[in-house]
Amino acid sequence: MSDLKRALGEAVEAAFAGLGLPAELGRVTASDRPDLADFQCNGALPAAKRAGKNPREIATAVAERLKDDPRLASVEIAGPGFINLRVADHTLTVRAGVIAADDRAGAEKLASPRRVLVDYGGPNVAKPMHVGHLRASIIGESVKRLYRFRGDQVLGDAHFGDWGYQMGLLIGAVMDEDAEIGGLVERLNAEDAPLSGPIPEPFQRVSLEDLDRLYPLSAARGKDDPAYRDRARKLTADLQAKKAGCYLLWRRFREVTHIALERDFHALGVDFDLWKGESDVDGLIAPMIADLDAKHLLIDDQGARIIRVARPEDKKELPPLLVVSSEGSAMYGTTDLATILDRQQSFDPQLVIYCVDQRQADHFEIVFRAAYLAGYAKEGQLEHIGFGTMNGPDGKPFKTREGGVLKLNDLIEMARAKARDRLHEAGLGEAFDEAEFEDVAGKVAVAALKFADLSNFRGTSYVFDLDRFTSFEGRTGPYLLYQAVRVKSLLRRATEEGAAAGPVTIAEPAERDLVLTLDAFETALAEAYDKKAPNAVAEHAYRLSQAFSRFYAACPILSAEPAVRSSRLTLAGAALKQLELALDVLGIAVPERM
RNA sequence: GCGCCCGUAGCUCAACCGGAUAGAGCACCUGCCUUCUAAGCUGGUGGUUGCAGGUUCGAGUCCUGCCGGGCGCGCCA
Repeated sequence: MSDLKRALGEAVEAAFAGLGLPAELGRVTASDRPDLADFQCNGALPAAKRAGKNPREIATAVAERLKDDPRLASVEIAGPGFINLRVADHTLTVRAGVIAADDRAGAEKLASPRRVLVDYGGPNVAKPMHVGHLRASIIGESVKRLYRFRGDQVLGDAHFGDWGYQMGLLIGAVMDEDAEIGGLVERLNAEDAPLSGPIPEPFQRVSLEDLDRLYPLSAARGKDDPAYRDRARKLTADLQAKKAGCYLLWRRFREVTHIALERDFHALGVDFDLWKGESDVDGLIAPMIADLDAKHLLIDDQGARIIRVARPEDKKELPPLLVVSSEGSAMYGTTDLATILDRQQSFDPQLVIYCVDQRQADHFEIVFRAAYLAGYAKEGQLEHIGFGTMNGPDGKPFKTREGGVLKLNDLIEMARAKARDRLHEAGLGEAFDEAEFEDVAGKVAVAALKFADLSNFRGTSYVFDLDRFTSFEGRTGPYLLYQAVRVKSLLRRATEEGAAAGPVTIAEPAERDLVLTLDAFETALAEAYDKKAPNAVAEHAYRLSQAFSRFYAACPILSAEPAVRSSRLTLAGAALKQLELALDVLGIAVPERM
């Protein structure tokens, strides 16, 4: 059984078609006027426009064909020609039963699943993640889960930044600081030592803190000290040539970075299927350049080799893709292009979604066009979904009080601390042992951060306000957790009292609204999927919580007579299941109690 | 200079191909706990959707111009 919107839509479409009108005009949507109807169809208006007829006449003719549908309690014409549908209670009863019995709580599966790769997160070796990575991680994770939940075969790839100039800078900086490491790098480089063995002990002294400290210093020096910069470039080239000293030290960089990244991502409930990085496509670059050359796409320009991607219809002049720099090195567009090739060869995705800051829109347009020209992907298979920035109270990209970049780990810790305070304020979790309390605080913190982010459309920027996000009142992550936990508590009590769920009967308006809201899950998922916009799911989760909360306030459950109690327990169970599924799509985990 | 995005209630944000009375939350006012977690629920105040035109039976939504803000525009990623 499909959702009511679609089922009724098919009936109305048939009615339109029966009148010789285009079926697609029969599209049904949730009513804008719940006081008048449950669902509505506006198709009579455009139909009348095309046919030069009175819309109310057409609406009446459509209504005539629908009036005997047993699923409908009423069909009415209103205003200029809106067709208002009210669903029979019996239909809602049946639909509620189906949702309650369904593991997916009423969500459909895609008729034709695709292979989809989501590229998100974008962490860099040796550069700690900061708030800028927060949105990429949160949105990308949700898009990945959404696509997977609807039935696509999905891989999430972190696409590590681990093969560029910053690696050479750091190798040099570490060598300068620690003479023993410096000597060892040079000796190993000369020795042609094995690359895959254990990392030499002196290299293991290098910590993430060292890299954090050295990176900004060396990056700054590289800018105005040509000799220093040239040496870093040389070391980058040595690394890319896999000289053992550089390579083994680089492996240590990757190792310490990876540990920290996994900690941060884990704390956020973000998981990758692939931890591929720029270095993984290194071997593909030379043959790719040969291939591009053979296809006559490369043009020599100012000492560099480029691919021109501008099109006559472009409104603005798009720069070319820089494939080989004038110094002979690969640029980030080069590795991005090679990555497209790599993915085509390994997974052959039908769609690749790049979840990266909106500011990179031009870059991706250029890379995508180059990939299409080279035949590494089909037009439209590559899609960049950009997002806005997370801003501070001043409306500018978020900074710490000192004006620096806030590390992601520190941000998560701030949110946790705030969550602990809120729990204490409310006198919650006092009976919990330390481990459970921390678990709940962590989940509240993540729910606060993620819901605040995902409830906005990804394309717009938003203002970061931790006090507001962690509030337990209103439209927040913690509110949603609270609602879910409240149902869990209720169901536990029901079990203790031996009360079982049973067939649904709809009597109260709050019950009716709850079932209609449950039915809207599929619509929300489909919209989020099509627009790559998780905020539609966030919106649904919030509406569902509200609908449940109204139901909970208006309809006593455990104290009701047995048949009513059974029905309401079924509704409560269905609401919980759907809420948890929706939150899971958002990447938000629910504790057992709080 | 060229291009992209944004401008909606005091604040933070929604708005399903162009449809009815532009919705939530916060804040403010108002009720509801001897009853399932009141972190909740009920009712209310609050709008010239930046401005000016245009298309349309109908515009927050589409088109043009302007004002204001953000971002991008070849060897960093």
